Amino acid sequence: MSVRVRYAPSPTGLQHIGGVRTALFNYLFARSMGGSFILRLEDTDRSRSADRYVQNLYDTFKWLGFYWDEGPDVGGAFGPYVQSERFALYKEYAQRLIDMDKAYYCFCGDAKTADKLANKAADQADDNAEEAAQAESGYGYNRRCRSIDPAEAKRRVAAGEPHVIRLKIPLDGTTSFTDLLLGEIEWKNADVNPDPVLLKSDGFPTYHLANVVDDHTMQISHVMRAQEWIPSAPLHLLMYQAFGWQPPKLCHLPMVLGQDGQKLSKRHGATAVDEFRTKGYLKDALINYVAMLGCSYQDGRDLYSLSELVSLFKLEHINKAPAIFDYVKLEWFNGQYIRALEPAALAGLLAPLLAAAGLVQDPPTAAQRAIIDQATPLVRERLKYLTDVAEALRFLFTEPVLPPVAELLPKKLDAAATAAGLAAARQLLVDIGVDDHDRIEAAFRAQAEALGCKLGDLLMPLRLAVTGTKVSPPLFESIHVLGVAKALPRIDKAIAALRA
RNA sequence: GUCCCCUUCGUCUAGUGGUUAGGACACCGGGUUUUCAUCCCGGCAACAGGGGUUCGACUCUCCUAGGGGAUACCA
Repeated sequence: MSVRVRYAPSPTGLQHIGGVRTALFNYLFARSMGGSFILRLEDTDRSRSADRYVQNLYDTFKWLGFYWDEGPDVGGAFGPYVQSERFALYKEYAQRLIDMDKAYYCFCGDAKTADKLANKAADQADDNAEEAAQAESGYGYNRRCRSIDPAEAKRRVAAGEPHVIRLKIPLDGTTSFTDLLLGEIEWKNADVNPDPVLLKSDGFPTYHLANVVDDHTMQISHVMRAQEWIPSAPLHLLMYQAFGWQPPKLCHLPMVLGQDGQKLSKRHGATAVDEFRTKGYLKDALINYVAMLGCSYQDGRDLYSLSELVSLFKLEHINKAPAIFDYVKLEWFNGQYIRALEPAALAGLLAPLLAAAGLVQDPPTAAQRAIIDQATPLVRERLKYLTDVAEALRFLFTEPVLPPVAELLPKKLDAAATAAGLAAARQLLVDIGVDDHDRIEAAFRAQAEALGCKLGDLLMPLRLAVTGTKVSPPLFESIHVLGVAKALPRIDKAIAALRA
């Protein structure tokens, strides 16, 4: 039997870390087994689903570089892959369950409303206390309509009375399954969500129905999803049983939590993949990090490409315990991947960000392009995020603001001495230039010695004058990229300020 | 409340009865250095607790505790 797995998100929000992690594990499993990876859109919540989220999903995975073998955009033999386009199918299968007496019509209306009614009734007539207590604390549907005579129910439906279809969960007995990761899991049927809705009053299926019908009709072999789904597993199994179908193998993946140990959410920081992209993360870093959350790859390395992950992935190496998403460690991965990039490739990624910061044109002019190409090797090992480039290279494209005089002074040097040092440095730049790094550095060292100060005492004021900041790429190289001619006026300005 | 899952350094993890419990991030110290960063070296730091099983438990089992998840006409 061939491996067929799916990622089945509902387009009700931006693609986030948790979703991507589930998708990634499915993808790795499919690829490592030579199976198929399928995308299915679960848009059965018509009030929350939106096209822009579908678009975001495509954009996200295009950026990440995943692809699916079957899906709404690429087609496949088991389509359509959008649940709203399979509307009739679910209705038909729900009907089948009704006919087999595995499901029933329910006319209770909205559950909360029903509960309130139950409550009120209980207040008036004391004989309903138990049910009321249950309803009050929200422990699920009370199965009121389960006992309605089927013929009677059919009549009411025919008469146009609003209704839903609910699954008949057996009142006793147990349902068990072997989770590929967690092992044997057994539930008392009495503990399963009591008679969940399969078909909503709007005629759309709930997740439970659509999920089971689609996984079966699409011949999904393995369902890998987050552990938050464990409680609905017995419910799904009961449905497979009712239909007489062979269920897929189940594998519940550990959750991803935030720093505080709660389910990862916006308040923990970025969670939408979009945010990571615009903040200057590299997709390879993100994939690498996420792949290692709750999973290991056996050879003790830290850095893996997507194809290496595919070849090393093993279900047995997935962890059972939830993992905390560590932004700091992700940052380290990002730095690793930035440094691993060829300068030319990195420059290509940096240019749009400089443009976005308003420092160069979009696309950059040939002259700007040349500067970016020269400067890229200087910043490569200094970037934690691609977006750091704007601050790091700002001085190459705009005139920096000269810091206050007090900040120009090295320790132990006064304004006059600092000005003298700067003047000497200026002269060296004029005389020697910065084309020959070793020569200019040697000259500066000699000059510092002559002045009786440290090399840094000469360089820091110069750095501040030329770049406007205390932190910059190596100075001589920076001036080389900037051009001595452009640096001199900045130095003059600083000297003037020091002498004022 | 009820049900289910989980439990090795602060974090991600290796480990499948006998190990000085290993690595990575973070942190702390030191080195290289022109600031910052990179890089290199070193250090700190863990088997939740208690019963069993066993000659021997981080590894098997039970209980407790703690954490997480689920309890929708959302997925």
